[in-house]
Amino acid sequence: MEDVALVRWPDDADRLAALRAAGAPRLLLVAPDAAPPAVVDPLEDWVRLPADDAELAARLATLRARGGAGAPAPDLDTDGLLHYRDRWVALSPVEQALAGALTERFGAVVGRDALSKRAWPDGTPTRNALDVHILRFRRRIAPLGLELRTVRARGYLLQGFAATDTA
Amino acid sequence: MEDVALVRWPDDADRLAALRAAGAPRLLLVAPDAAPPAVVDPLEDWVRLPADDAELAARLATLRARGGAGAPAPDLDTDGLLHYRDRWVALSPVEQALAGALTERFGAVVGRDALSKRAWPDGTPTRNALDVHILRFRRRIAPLGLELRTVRARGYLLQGFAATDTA
DNA sequence: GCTTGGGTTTCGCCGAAGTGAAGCCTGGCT
DNA sequence: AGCCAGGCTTCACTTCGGCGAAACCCAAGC
Repeated sequence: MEDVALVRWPDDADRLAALRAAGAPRLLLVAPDAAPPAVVDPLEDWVRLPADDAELAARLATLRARGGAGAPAPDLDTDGLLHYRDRWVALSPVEQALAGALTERFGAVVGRDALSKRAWPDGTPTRNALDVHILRFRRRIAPLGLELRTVRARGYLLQGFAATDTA
Repeated sequence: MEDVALVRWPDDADRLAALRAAGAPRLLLVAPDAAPPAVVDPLEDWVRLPADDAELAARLATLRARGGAGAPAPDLDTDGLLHYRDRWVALSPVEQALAGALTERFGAVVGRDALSKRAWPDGTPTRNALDVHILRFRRRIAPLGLELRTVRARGYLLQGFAATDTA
């Protein structure tokens, strides 16, 4: 995993420029007597030296979270395992079909019909069959930190927890 | 101009929740003995009390810059989802029609008749129908930090929170 | 052959959401 | 006072999705 770069300010100003250009997350360690830099980029932050350990850790965590927050799609491997953020679960055949369609369009709406067609290429059993598999799929992926949200009359949308609303 | 909210942490936790929901920029003033909060949102930052004036000013400037950064119009996608600042909600068909008209003229007044025509191309049900949908639309978009303001006898105007004129 | 167990499908019912119709409330204006 | 544009609630009705429970199917093992 890409980690946050630590940059002394104003000493390492050139390196900072490079990091900014590369869009890499970075934390400036500001010399005791230097003026705080003008920050706008969410991937940049700063602390004044000497820095408190807890503060340092907290700001690094923030930058890491922002840096990695680029919609990391779950991955369905050839063994029918669905991987997401260091964790995985085994899926049944029908669930694999659903997961395939949903991860390919991670974060976007996939119609019920598209899911049906994917799971049962030659004819859906009944309307409810999909419902039940959706239900179980939801429960199956919850431990991974994934949720399947319903968009009424449109379909379903796979996303990570809290990618949108609040409690 | 919208300004950055100052929130004592952890004392004003409820107010913080409201500000987060509204997508308003805020700076947490963290009590000397409290743990730093877990921040991800670029519109949120924190300083430990007692705070240095220069640090306070610098972080406020950062948040102002991020907060004011462009007034992006909400986006209604083809799935009937209304996106605004990293968040989204699903809209019902009638609401999609209203949202379409209102986002196309984001920040400007749209007449009731224009909205009616958009939602019901061949005839409005009753005069009252629009009122009800306006009401529901308001509640639906509030979590995104959007509000629909009335311009009496003229129509309605969609805007982000706190793009206010008077107090 | 029979059992067992996972996966799958059916059935049936419930709750949630979308939509309008009516009616009442309110605040501003004449 | 009375009018009028809106705001908001309540009710009825419909459609869509959620979900428990039980039946089914089929392959592996006894």
